[in-house]
Amino acid sequence: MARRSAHSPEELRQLILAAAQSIIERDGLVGLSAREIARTIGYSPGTLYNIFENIDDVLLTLQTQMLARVIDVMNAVPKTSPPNQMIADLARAYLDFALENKLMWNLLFTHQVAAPAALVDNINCISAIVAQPVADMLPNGSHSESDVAAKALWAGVHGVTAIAVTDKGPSLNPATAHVFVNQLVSTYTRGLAK
Amino acid sequence: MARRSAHSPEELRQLILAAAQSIIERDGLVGLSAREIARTIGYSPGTLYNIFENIDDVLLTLQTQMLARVIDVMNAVPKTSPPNQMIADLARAYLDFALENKLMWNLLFTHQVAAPAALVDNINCISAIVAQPVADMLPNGSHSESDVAAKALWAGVHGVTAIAVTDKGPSLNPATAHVFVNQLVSTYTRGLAK
DNA sequence: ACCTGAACACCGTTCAAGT
DNA sequence: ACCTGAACACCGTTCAAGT
Repeated sequence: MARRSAHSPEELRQLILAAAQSIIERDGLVGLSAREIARTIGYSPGTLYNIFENIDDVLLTLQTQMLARVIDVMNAVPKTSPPNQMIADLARAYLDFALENKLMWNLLFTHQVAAPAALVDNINCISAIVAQPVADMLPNGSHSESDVAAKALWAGVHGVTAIAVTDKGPSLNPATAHVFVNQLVSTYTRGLAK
Repeated sequence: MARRSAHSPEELRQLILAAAQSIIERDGLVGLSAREIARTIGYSPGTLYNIFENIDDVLLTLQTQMLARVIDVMNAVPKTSPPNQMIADLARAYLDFALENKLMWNLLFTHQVAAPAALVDNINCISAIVAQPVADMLPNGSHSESDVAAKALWAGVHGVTAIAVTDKGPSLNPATAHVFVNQLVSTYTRGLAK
């Protein structure tokens, strides 16, 4: 046995992550297993455990990558628009990313073991992006007021997104999600502007 | 073998559901298995399959019970307050229920297989409860406008609740969730009132 | 040093056979 | 009629033993 292929640890890492992602996109979380990953990449099950702690560690890594990508997308939104427009653009970017990566996005929130800490860090990081335009709309507000206002709004956008992504509703679903996000964001920002 | 105990099918059903719930409350979803339920109630694994389709069916039944209970709690909110107060009360009832049943509530959204259809039905049913006070705030709005307004708001409240329930954040967590829900609801209703 | 693969302790689900 | 429990086809994870 041994040294069947000549992959560096880093290559193996990428092979494992790519295999895991493609299994999830094909069969969902149900189809994912350490043994199936091993079969896909042509290594024995034990190899996985040389690179990752366990299967949850693989999942956590995939989730962390997703979070980093959505934050990139949001940081790419132009910062020169008026605050309420910028908030709408950020919400749209968040929603669109989730809809383009439905299965992987679902994974972020359906699998609880490792995600929540990273999830909430993510929400915090994202709400920090949103906090600036929100603060611009509240010229007399304190930092902590605009922070709460941004987090509440973003948790709300997250709620609409999370429901839309499951794609089972007659009313709030991927095709209509932007209507609900716009409704939430525009009504909320109108309320902020008093 | 056979007829080890003298439980009617309905009694067995309740035994199974109670066992499943207590396992989840003790060990989380991770600890739940058909075999563990069988051990808990002192029957063989096969017995479960005389009563339920499979383990997801058990879970779905538990989830459906949760949804029915939260809808009861919301229907118990007094309907005589002014619309914005009533909306705030409904949001509080929803949040409090989730916080009092954290583990089971989490279950509703971490397990995707069977839940989403019931989940979204639930969101629809719940948003129907909210739609009345929302319509009262939009005297000139059409039925479909207040429907969208109610669903968007409730998906938002759901988002805050869902994040709070995971209890991992430095800022939005069970102890502070009501602040964020109040912020979301009061700002949104202020926006509705223009 | 790296990888294997057998081993251990589990799963969900089915279904022939018992009472 | 009801329930069993062995059987099947899987899991995650570990670790002694090979190259």
